[in-house]
Amino acid sequence: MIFKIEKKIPNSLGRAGVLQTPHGEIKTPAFATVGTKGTVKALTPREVKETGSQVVLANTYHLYLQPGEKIVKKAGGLHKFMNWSGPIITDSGGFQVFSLGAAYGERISKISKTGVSLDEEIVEKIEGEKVPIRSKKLLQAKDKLAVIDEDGVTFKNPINGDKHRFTPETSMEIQRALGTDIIFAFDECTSPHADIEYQREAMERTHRWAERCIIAHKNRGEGKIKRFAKSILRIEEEKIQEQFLFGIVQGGRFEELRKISAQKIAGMDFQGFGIGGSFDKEDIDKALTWINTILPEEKPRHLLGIGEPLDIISGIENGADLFDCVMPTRIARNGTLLTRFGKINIENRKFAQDLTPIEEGCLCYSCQNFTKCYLSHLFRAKEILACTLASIHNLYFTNNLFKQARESILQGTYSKFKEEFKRKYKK
RNA sequence: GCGUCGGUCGUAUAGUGGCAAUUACACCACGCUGUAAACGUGGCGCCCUCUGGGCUACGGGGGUUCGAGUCCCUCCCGACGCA
Repeated sequence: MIFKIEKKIPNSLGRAGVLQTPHGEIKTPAFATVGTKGTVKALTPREVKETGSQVVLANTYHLYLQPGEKIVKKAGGLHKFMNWSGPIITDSGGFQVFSLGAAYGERISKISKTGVSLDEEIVEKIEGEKVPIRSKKLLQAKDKLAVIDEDGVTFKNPINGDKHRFTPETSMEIQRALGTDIIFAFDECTSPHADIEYQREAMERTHRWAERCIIAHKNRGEGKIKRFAKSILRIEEEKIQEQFLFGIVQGGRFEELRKISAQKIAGMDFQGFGIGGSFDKEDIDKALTWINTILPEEKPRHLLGIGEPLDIISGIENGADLFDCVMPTRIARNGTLLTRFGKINIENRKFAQDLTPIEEGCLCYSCQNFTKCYLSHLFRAKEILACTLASIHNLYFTNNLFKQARESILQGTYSKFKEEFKRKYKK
């Protein structure tokens, strides 16, 4: 048993627990700080730790391209390579099927926007004209950097155009070489604009890939080491086996598909689950309800790529244990800071002479030692420290949000905590 | 004093008869949800009934022209050269 539930939120799917990994425990609900290329941008591991991060999420595809998993393995695995001694999760490369595929060259997010109909949103300007995405797809499909077939995905390296092939098996092999604690099955993250027929097709393919990931994961090391050698190397083998494989539920924004997918993935031999794909902004919590009433309660669930404060609050309530998101660190580097009253853009004129900390009462290093005025100056001067201090604050804020949520679950006061947060936090 | 070149949005630039006028930076605002991201988008003379219209503008003044940042005259300013 890798996951222990400590307490549940009454009348909901939410819970607080502890997830045991080979590199220590994760107190859930928890945020996995994103360090795609084996580094949380702008921060040293020590700083990451000081923001309260328990676990880091890196990316298989990026590390495979650069520096290559073989080098990471030679360096002693990703933990040693990046000097992060806590747990590490790797995404399988499945998100890049979307970001370099359907999303490439479009201005779309995996979250479709509230109050905007699908048709409206997908109409964008091309060469000064408004063209629906349908015709755009035809125009640009050949230029995408990810092309999917039944067996896997062919990627073009965005840096130099090199072609690379990912299959469920290669993703498993690379993640094994990276030596991370939790690995994800290779899946296809679909576009929120895909219709139900395509979502179904992609979902079914993802299910077939999930089966192949399980087989590849079980057979890891097979074929390379002969039977007699294996018995000699038994200890090594056992070490390798301490890597948890999570399957990913897909199905986009369609209830029918989400339920089918949850059922299907729940029935496979995974140690935990990822909830992936695209969502309607308004319906994330609904989708989680469809899924999490089906997924077995005793296994951990990771809501992939979600990290807006309000989404975290409802995600926790709806039974997600782990989250990860580039948002806190990305918007930090772009000058947006999280506060309990909402986001602020530190580059706005009004902060240039503001001698108060980012957030009164915040205990992060940045708030304890610097003013908005100084942060504003750093951003305007394009100083590298701007990214660091802003990232520290946003990560601290996010981790602290999880910490407070967890404590309130343990104390049985989650709904009060939620209401209070939602009352203050303005989008 | 003579000669040459030059004076265009905060700065630096493009523009040699149809121009509210290029580009960059700066400035202003917004966006970013399993990282193509220290990035991207929009705005940046004034006004309005704002998928459009009006006014004022390329050192000052005058002129040629249907039309001038662009051509001519003159003045002012700057750089360089010669006295």
